[in-house]
Amino acid sequence: METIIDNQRVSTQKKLEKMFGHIDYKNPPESCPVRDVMSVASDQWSTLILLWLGYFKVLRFNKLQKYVYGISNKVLSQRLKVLEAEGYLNREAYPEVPIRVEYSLTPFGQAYVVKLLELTEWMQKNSPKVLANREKYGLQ
Amino acid sequence: METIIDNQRVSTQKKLEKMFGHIDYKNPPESCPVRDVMSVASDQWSTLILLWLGYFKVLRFNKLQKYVYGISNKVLSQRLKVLEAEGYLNREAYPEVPIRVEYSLTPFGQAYVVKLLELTEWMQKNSPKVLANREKYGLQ
DNA sequence: CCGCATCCTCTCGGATACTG
DNA sequence: CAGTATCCGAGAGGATGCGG
Repeated sequence: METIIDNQRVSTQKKLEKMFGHIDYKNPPESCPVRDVMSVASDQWSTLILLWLGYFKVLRFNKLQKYVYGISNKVLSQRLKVLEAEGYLNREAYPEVPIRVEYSLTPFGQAYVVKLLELTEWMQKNSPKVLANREKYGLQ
Repeated sequence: METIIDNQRVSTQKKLEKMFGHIDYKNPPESCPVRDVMSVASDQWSTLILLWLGYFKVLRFNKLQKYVYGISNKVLSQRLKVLEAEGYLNREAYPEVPIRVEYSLTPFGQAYVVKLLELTEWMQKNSPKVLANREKYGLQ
């Protein structure tokens, strides 16, 4: 048990080393891969879109907008375009009248959702702790 | 091999079921736990602060601002306040002259960084794929 | 039905100056 | 050193109307 925790601690440190060890704050890299590629992960809307697509496999524009409630059609189409361009999802348009467009995850997107979900699940499990702390601090 | 992938697929679906299965988009919950608690995860600055603290264990305000390069002192202090209030980090002030303040992760914050790092690492590993896709789409 | 274009608001966050 | 206070600009994003 001790060794497992210890191993985890060590491997975590190694990952951090690999990620940050080479960065010199006096000469910050103008483009940071972590910040760049994590931009999708750091976007609430993109996260929700991907998770809902993971759940339903296939969704049309209007359905998606209903499930990701609160998102405007403008923002939804923006996010979909980026997510498609970065390889997370497929866009399939059927030239019917009226037109039908279906969105679904690519294998890459599915793999990402698996990873994302581990974090989200952990968050959900620990959310009571966060909420309790917030109250103790009188935050809201 | 097939069964491992299959098991993973099934467990992913179960997680999604648990997370979204109860949501009716006609009566969207006014407060969504996923969106609420994920707000820290969806913030680029908070993510970087936590990762750097994971790397260095203890950092003072000015050092932190240097490593999380580009962040203003205003935003840094805002984020630190929230992260402290939600239980991710400790703030220790030493009444010297000039004052010294040290920030470090709580055990909870450490556990979170372990999870966060798995995602970040995956992202970093797969960033070439994302970048390649972007180019193919002529995005930047 | 699927979006794009427009307008317009409003918040976030950067810059700077200042205090315990 | 560790922030707070204030001002201000850019840009994200909501609402709406229209077109393919």
